[in-house]
Amino acid sequence: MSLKHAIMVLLETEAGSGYDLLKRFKQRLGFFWQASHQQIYQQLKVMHQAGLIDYSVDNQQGKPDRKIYVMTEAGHKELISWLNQACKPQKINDSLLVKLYGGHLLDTAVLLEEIQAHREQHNKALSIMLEIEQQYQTLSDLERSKLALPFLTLRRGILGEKAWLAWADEVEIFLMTQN
Amino acid sequence: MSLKHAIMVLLETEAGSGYDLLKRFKQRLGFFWQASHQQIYQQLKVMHQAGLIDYSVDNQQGKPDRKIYVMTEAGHKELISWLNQACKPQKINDSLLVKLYGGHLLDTAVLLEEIQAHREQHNKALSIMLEIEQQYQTLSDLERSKLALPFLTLRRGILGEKAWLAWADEVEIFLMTQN
DNA sequence: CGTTAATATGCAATTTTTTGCATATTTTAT
DNA sequence: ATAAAATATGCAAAAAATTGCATATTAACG
Repeated sequence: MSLKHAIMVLLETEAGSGYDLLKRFKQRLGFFWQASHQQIYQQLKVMHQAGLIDYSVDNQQGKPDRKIYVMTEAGHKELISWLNQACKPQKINDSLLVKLYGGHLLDTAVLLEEIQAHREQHNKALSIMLEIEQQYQTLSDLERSKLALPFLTLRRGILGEKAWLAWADEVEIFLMTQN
Repeated sequence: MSLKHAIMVLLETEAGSGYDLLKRFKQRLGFFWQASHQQIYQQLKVMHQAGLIDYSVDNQQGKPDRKIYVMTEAGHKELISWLNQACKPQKINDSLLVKLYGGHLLDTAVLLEEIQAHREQHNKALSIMLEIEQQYQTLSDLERSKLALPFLTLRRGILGEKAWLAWADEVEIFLMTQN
């Protein structure tokens, strides 16, 4: 289980509340790690119980209390240890491909619609990533070198999405010449 | 949840035991749907309770009994209905990218080793897929048209793996010019 | 001014997945 | 011949993720 470790990677550089972490997940790891707010709040609770993180309560007037989490020494050690272990192979479960595999049970038009809907999502994701890439290129050498590793994860997203879209072209060509 | 539906896609064309299904998963859906034998046996049990599938016992001498599962009418309907619904977006959790994102906490050499180990896996996967693609090309028109949709899922695998490897080149170049 | 949407936090029940165990046969290697 | 590995089936406990609910504030819209 590495939601724990993803949270720690985000907390390591900066303390924050559950909601802060949710936002960081969406903004920074969104393309390769998805976590719901329930998952995050729950995980923070058990990580605190396990002594990996600590929190201080930010008592805001009127508003509900915010727990600002920080890494503990034990958490840091655990993170470093995880980073040094080989990670288990990524589990892939892609229902679109299951559907395509069983597509003979289905109307070609329905299949085509589904692919096109997915294409929109992938197109959108790609254009966001390309924009971030552009912004990165305008940074100073120093800034760029600080962000070099996150930038490489972005590159993965970009190459992955381009490959997906190239595949979708093949699928659409096939499905449209099928009637 | 679509393990259920993946099983049904496999059972729809041919009845089989839990182990048969495990093998089909590995051989046919392995690149985009991963399921353990425990998951499959368990799922078959609940699907039977739900009336989606039925089984006959193949009483083998000495060997443990085999339950040969077949789709029921209700199962078929459920499958068709699922196929016609838009599938929820694929959940991605890629710990390698989390690790790379937090790679500043880590020795470059360790990171490089990890990437290279993954590269081997991806290389292997790609070469298996390319071989299957070659075999497909030698089939008759009729056979090819029957397998057209599974072939498209294979194409997804091939394009995806090529993109992964191209990305790994970028990462390795960066990491090796880093010392 | 009131409604709706977005921000922000969290609990509890259910579902799903993972891990660890248990068992028995057949095939392969030494 | 014997040991080890692969084949084949399954249960049960634990861990993790999902779903549904609950609440309260702030911002935006008409």
